[in-house]
Amino acid sequence: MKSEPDAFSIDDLRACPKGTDHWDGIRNYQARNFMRDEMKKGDLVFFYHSSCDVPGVAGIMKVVRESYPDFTALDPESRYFDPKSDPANPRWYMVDVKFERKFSHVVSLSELRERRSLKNMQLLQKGNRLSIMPVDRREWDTILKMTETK
DNA sequence: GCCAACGTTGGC
DNA sequence: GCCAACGTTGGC
Repeated sequence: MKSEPDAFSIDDLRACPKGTDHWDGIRNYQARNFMRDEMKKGDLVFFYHSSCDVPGVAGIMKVVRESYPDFTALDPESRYFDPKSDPANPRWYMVDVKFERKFSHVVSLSELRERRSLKNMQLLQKGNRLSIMPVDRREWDTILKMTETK
């Protein structure tokens, strides 16, 4: 899951009560579908810092609550308000995530690109702009190892 | 700040 | 259903 650290970083998540927060503001259908349909309680998730000095994987969090309607879509005061969202049939969903761990160094996007075995990662595909996407187990393990070798 | 690559919107 | 215009993402 990506976030711009200027807006919400892994340190911000850690600072939340119980290290837990809801992942609001997702307004892309594909990303929503991953949250709504694929993410299960207990799943581990990489926290990716985007649009910053060193974009890359900053740490790990865990899904602690499965998807439920994103209430910010219904709040006219919210920057994520969606006038087309219907309370009776919510369009947008979110999950709750909990801080697990912050890496001693960010596994940078450029490091990820250097790894042959990560070549097919969805994150690294041309034109990819999704803010939430699946990571397969091999990719997960490879990235974890990269945190230990530097 | 630039720009490629999307996704969305709305007229037709 | 097509497609131009527009808005957004995100690396550089």
